[in-house]
Amino acid sequence: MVNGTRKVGRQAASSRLPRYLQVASVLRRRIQDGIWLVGDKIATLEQLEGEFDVARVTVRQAIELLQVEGLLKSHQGRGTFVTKPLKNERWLHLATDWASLIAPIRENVLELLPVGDAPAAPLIGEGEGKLAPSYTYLRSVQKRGSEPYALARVHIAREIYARAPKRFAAHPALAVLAEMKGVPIAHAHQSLSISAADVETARHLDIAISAPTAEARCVVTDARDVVIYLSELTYPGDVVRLNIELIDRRRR
Amino acid sequence: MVNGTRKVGRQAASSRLPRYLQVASVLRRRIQDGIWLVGDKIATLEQLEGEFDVARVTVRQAIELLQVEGLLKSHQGRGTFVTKPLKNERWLHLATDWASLIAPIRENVLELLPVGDAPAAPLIGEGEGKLAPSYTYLRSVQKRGSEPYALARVHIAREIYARAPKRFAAHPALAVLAEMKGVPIAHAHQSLSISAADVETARHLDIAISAPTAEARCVVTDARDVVIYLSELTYPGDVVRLNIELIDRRRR
DNA sequence: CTCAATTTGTTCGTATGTATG
DNA sequence: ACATACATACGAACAAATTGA
Repeated sequence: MVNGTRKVGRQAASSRLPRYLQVASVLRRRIQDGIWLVGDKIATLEQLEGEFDVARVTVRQAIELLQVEGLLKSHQGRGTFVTKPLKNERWLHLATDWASLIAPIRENVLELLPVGDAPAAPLIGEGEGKLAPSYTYLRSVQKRGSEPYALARVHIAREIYARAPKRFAAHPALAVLAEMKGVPIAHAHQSLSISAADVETARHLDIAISAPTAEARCVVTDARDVVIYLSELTYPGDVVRLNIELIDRRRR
Repeated sequence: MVNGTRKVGRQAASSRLPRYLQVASVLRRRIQDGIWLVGDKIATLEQLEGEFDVARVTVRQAIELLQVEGLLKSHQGRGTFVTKPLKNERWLHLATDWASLIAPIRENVLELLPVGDAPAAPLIGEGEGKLAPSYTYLRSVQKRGSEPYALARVHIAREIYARAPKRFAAHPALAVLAEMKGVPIAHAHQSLSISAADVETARHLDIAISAPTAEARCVVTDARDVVIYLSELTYPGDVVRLNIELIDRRRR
């Protein structure tokens, strides 16, 4: 039996994943969890062969992958060592209040996308508010510098949009909205869920198809409980980070 | 070019997934998202070929996978139809304050996992607190009923753990901690990031490898700023939902 | 210094999986 | 379905570097 049914995963898809990728993902996780720290010598090829029940060459393939990622370095005769901790630096801290949501997006560059079939009206959930008579629908890629970091699909109540169509085309809608006089915002909430990139999202954000993404849905209503803004932003998952203070009784 | 570098994603690992698995996961998501409902005819092979830029056989392989899962059924000359819904109703609303974090997890069932190589100490970030002298490391699958919904890796300061080892083995550590007398909690924060399931996570949570996941890291410190609890919970991404009130000036 | 044990590096042949056109 | 090309995986043998007795 060369590559048979030795390991039968519960999910058909799982068992089809190449062995060396499976091994690599376990090793990566051990580094991330701190089981092997930077400078540590990891288990020998022989040990890993035994543990995962794979051939030597397969273990080497996995290790090679992590060497390319810069996490490991092998030395003939000595062993394989951890060279880099597994940390993500370029976090996009997702806001949990209005001010810190607006502040960082002010200078974002916005690249409008052609709108194919625009939905007539946004899909509104229970208790999110009442629909305005009509909406303008915009799609855009939001960029920081030249890096795309979010794909936006935005509905703006037409009446609001009409007040400053040019600004809405050049700046993130939320920033424009926040600066607008005479638009009393009664309620704004955001909900975050997790999904996977479809073909179009993948292309715009330059990530792999079915790579993890974060979907942020933001709904803003005015004093009459009419939804004046509704956006769905898709971020590459590996960039999103959200901090939540649960308790803070410390002296500062 | 047979299987070359046509698509260079930001995530090396994802793009190395066999194409037919990538295609399958996109189709699966469309069913889950309700883009194709039960009874609907999905896009033709020709359309899918074009969309994903793969050969016909590759699309067929993806569809075959979903036929085995019972989601699709192909009929020669008619098309391929959705036969089973894949709706997600079981949202897990992630807590944004201490009380609502503790409340729902009280009755969770906990299935301890064997700890192979435990990290000597938890990896602590800048400003998260000081390390206790030693920690107990636990791994578990948290369940609601028989459904696994999170994979937990928990460090508890040994001194704290020693006070109620049996309770820590049977209940979620945070719940035990919250009920403990004489443990003054000065600071608790949680951070959420998004990742993809590795082999082990996929197995424990019964999801596909590299399916989106949410990683919640929770750090609890005592009055002397010593980290007494640190956990990393991995949730299936499609279950996590987080609501954030940005502004609320409504009358209730 | 030498020797043996340990550990990674390299190569071969073979079989099966993935993907194209 | 077929021919083709490349990727994955096995097992085994041997080479080269390092370490410590």
